[in-house]
Amino acid sequence: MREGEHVVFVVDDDARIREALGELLASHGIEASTFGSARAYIEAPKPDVPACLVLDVELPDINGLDLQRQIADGDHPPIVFITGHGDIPSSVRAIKHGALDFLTKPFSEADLMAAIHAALALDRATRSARAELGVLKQRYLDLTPRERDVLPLVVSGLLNKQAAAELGISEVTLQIHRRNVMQKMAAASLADLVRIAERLEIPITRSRRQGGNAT
Amino acid sequence: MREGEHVVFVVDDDARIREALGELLASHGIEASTFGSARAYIEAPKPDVPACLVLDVELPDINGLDLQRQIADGDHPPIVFITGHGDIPSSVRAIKHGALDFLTKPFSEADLMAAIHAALALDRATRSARAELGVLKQRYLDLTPRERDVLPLVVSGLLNKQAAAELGISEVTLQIHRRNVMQKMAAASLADLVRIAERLEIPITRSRRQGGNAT
DNA sequence: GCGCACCTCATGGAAATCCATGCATCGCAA
DNA sequence: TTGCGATGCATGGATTTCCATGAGGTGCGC
Repeated sequence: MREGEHVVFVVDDDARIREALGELLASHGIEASTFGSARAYIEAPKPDVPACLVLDVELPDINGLDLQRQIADGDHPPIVFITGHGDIPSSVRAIKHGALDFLTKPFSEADLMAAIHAALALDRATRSARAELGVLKQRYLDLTPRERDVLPLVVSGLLNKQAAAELGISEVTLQIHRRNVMQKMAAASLADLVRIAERLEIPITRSRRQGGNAT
Repeated sequence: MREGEHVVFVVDDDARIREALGELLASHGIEASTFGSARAYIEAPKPDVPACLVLDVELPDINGLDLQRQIADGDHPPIVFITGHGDIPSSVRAIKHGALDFLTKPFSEADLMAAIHAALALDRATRSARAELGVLKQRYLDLTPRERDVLPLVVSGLLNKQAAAELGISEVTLQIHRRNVMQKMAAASLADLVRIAERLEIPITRSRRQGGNAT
């Protein structure tokens, strides 16, 4: 493992815990970044590497579970909760909302490290998938408005002629747009384009063409 | 809500609980089917309707969590755990393995009913998706072996000519297979066929065609 | 004003697809 | 044995797509 390949954020109001976890992680060759409060974590700049958030449920400013909800809609690393006074409803809520694990003190080092390794692996996969999708999204943004009109029609399976009629333009013009879309989206074939559109969740406009197109 | 539209399975060794839950559900117009042991539940015939499994963790024969694992690979209704002596690790494990909720006695009727309603809604959606996929799978099974050879090549974006070369047959023959595949899979267009293949998780055989096909 | 990006259209030829008709072989089951 | 389904191939025409070339109009920013 290379250094700086990943980082573990530790948020706990108990300085002894922070120190202990920092050392534990260091002994496993994992870089740790510790915070004494949720606020401190939120405001800190995060390096752009696979990460994991080890989060105490009981915090002075913002409850750990609330913090989880606050960052739920953004991109955030997998969360491993630790707590000294956990209860079942909290643990259920945490896991239901996507937390990777929920450990009660005292927990074994092995359990924690297992959870952390799983979290890091998950984040690597998630980040990789997100990056791939990001590339597609960027390409989509590079399309002109008209090209964005054409894309859904094409991947819906319409003939060029039909798609052109839909937009009220000539078939030739549509072909040009279609061709530009293929190039900009880096699609090697129509099949490719369809799969890309699927991943971008581009809605299809009721397909027609071939087979039982009777009214 | 029509009768028999859904059913809730209750597995608990305490007859009083079974009776109480049965009545509670009945008062909400929901049919209940109760069992005193995991074995009894496993062996019972299940009606083919949206369902939900309310499962006690502590059971005489098989632990509720073990039962969850046993039925994990098959199609089974969403599970709502209830327990009198739950612990956090169990609740975490249960939810991580897909349980919809984990309630500790005493729980409010409202909480239980909310969980049950959510579970039934989820199962309806799951069953609907499964049924749709089942139709596609059946159509796929209706393909001849050769047609199953052709499908992945076509949805990979290969030209008929290329796909034919791949199989060592003439382009004409391949076109016939391709046409049959489209009809049997009820795909209105190539775009449709690609999406169907995606849902069936048919692997693509390295696409080529168009754009930078220089060696 | 000028350039540039975008949208539009036409022509024409090459390539590919779609479709129908006809036919042959093989293997298996009624 | 007869029949059927699966597989294979050919011809030919209609349709569609692919691609290149050429060209006009609009709107926006420098």
